[in-house]
Amino acid sequence: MSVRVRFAPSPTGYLHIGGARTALYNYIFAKAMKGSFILRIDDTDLERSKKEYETSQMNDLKWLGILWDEGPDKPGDFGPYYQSKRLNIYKKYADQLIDQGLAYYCFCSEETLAAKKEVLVEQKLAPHYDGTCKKIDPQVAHKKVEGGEVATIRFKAPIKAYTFVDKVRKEVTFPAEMVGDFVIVRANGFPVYNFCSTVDDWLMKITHVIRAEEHLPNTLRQLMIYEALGATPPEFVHLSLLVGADRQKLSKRHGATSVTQYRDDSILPNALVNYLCLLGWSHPTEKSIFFIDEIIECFNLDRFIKTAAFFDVQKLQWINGQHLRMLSNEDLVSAMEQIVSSRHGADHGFNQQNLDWKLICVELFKEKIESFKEMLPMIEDLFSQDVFVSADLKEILEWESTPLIKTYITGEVDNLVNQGRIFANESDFSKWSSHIKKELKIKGKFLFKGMRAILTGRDHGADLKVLSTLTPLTTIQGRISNLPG
RNA sequence: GCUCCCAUCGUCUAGCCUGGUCUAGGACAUCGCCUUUUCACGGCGGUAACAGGGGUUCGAAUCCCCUUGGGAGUACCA
Repeated sequence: MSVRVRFAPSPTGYLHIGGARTALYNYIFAKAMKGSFILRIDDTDLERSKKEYETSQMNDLKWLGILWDEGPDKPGDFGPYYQSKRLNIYKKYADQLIDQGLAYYCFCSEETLAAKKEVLVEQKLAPHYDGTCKKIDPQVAHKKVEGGEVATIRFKAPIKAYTFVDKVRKEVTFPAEMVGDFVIVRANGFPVYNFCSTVDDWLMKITHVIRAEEHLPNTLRQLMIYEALGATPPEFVHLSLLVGADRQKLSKRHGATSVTQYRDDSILPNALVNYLCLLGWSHPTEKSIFFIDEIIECFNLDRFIKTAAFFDVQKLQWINGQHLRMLSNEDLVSAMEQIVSSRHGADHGFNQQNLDWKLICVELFKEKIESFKEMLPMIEDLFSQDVFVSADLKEILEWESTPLIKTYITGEVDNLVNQGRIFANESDFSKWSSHIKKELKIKGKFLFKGMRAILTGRDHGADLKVLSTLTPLTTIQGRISNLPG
């Protein structure tokens, strides 16, 4: 039997990094087993589901390279892939369970239920439904419903213990009477997660349910439903949780938790995938930088660990830096063109230069950064006449030698500008430094730091020789005039 | 409260199933050095962990029990 797995997000928010990780492992497992990865939209929560979120989640999955074989926009043999379009299916099986005496209509109002629960909680008893409506004759109940009375459908939870084998946690046993009769169809006719998800997983022939650990307790209810349906449950793989700094389940209050935010922050999809793979799962050879295809080749369900993992942005950044350095300069140029344009418009100085200039520029800066975003200020700086008077810069400017360099460079730069030159080239730079060395007798740090201070108005930065040839001469003139003293 | 799950450096983890090779390995972060006449990258090195207590055993990070701590669930959310 070929492997079929699914990712079933509910469109009630943007794609969460925890969700992305779950989707990723499902995808990788499907590919590793040459099976199918199915995307199903679990949109049975009418109030909270939004089309906007659905679209956004699908886009983020695609951006990460997590592509589905069957899904809302990719018909397969088991559609439709929206739960909201499968209502008749759930109705059929709910009715079947009622006919078989495995479920019953419940006419209790939410207020009644809340009151009953309160009493039980006060008595420190498990707040299970008391079974009032279970006693109603099915014929009578049926008539009431036909007569228009509002009812939910409750599942008769068998009183016995359930044991199943989780791929990560091994054998897990839920004792008898852990849950009471639970609702499977709401009063508004919409089914509840545990019911429709089980029906769908069964009908869609899902072989492995890979999901977050928070669903572990749900497995009990689902096991009961599989049993009632006469279906064989799939294999379960409960992934450890992603937690924040306080070790609690990662949520919005922990800061950036949606894929979209990292995407906007110019994190590379390959880097995010790489990092996500390493949270709760480890590479057989402890490799830490890789691409998704390499994981598909060596993926193994046995390498999950049970402990919750903290999402460490610092490590993500480092991984991003590693992936960034594997990019070609051409890739970097087009990425930076986009970023610069979206920030400053297409006519920014960077975008006006030729390709050679741009290639040299990204080559110069790429070693210094971990994400595209960090290159933006460096590029902006190239065209900025502002100077940064740090304590170090101040000291450099106070050296006896520096004013000599300033006078000389000023003359040289003015000269080139008068000749109509836009940039200096490397031989200009060589000429300047050898002049300062030989004629002005300035050497060592006085030479290089002094030149940097005058040419850039900064005490540190990228390789000066290259940097000088990338900076417009007029910018250099501006900086010199902005220098104090 | 009840049920379930979890417990190795600050963080992510290897090792655990199939006890000895673990004076516990790697990576991020951090610190130091080298490289770079700056910064970064890179290289080298340092600091840093088996939650506690009982067993079992010749021997336990590894197996068992208890304690403690943490987490999740306990919905007509998913």
